[in-house]
Amino acid sequence: MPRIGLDLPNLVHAATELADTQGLEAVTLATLALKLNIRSPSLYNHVKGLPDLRRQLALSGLIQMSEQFKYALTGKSGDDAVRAFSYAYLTFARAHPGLYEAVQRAPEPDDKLLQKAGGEVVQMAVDALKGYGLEGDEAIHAVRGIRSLLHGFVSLERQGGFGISLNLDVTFEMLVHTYLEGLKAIRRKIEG
Amino acid sequence: MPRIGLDLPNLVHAATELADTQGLEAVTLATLALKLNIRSPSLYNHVKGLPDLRRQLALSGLIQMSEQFKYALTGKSGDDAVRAFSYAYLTFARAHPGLYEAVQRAPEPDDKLLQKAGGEVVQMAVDALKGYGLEGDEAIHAVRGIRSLLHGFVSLERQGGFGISLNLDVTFEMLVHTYLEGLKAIRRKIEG
DNA sequence: ATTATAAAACTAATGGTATTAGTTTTAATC
DNA sequence: GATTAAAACTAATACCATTAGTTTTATAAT
Repeated sequence: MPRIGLDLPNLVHAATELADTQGLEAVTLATLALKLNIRSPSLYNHVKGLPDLRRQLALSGLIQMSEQFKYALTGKSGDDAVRAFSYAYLTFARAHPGLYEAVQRAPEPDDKLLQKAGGEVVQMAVDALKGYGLEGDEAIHAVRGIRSLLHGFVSLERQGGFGISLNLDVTFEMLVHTYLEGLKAIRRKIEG
Repeated sequence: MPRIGLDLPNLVHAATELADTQGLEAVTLATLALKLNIRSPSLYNHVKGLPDLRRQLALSGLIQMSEQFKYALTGKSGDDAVRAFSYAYLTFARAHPGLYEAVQRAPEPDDKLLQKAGGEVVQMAVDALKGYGLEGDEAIHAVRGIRSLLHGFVSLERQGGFGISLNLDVTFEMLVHTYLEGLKAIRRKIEG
């Protein structure tokens, strides 16, 4: 019996385009309604409001990240796996700056769906560092570490935080390589 | 002949308190005017508008960072210097989350004052890595690296991106240590 | 084909925001 | 004590999210 008009996926898709081309700040109910040729109150038939729209963007971003990281990791192990994960991370953040930003600003601790989607992305990082000889707490610290440097680089690059003169891909390559060499060096020290 | 009322430093101080206690989003002309017991249009006697207020916050944050980093670095060199810089960075970000956020969102490429203040902070990172045997481009990449991991950690920690179970200070310590060990390991390889 | 239904669109209205224009107040100087 | 200019004010505008209530319309059942 229902009438079919817009659906949530289309709406999120349009919002994603806005976010990725003009920044997350540009995603308002007003601009989204304009893009979709409807009046902004009509959007409330699909989302609860602006915060809910932002949440949907974050969720969509996390799901896409999971898919792409899983694809990048298949068949890889050791250094190759970490490198593949790192480049997939960088590639996603560059291709979807608005979506990436939406993912960062979704810290609702009691949102189970969001927590689960985020957990799956983190699990990819854990998988990438598997077979590095890290156990227990050490593995958790190492995963936090790789996440920190990836997010930090991507975030500084996006906001133009680095000077322009020197190739950024080389910096990224060196950063990941240095961290991995550090992990290996520390393991050598411990194992004697 | 002028009449003396509010001045810019007081205004920025009040805005900083708002930002650090309630988040940068909470810094609006309305809330700031409320805190200062004036009407919001009166704020236009001191700042050009909300974007200008945010810029003043960013500028103030960068200046404070410079001062604190310089103090932390005096008399230190080698690993000690990098560690001191890193902890000063972490300490500032934890003490002034709103100000730190304001600094991140100030990417006006043609703002010379802001550029200069940011450049001074970056110079502190360069100084911290002095005497690490890095030359030319390699030094620039290494500085970008340490900035990435510091910002990434601080950013993820602030937004609750890490699970709660494991001590974050230990993660931070390990992250910096791993990166430094990586730099040393790579140098050993090159020098044979 | 007609009709009933319920989702999805709409209009109208409210309250909050930044911002501008123009006026009044007031502290410091002469 | 008069002058002055900054700093406060009020009033008004435009844009935003949001709510309430109404109308439209594609679907599903008759």
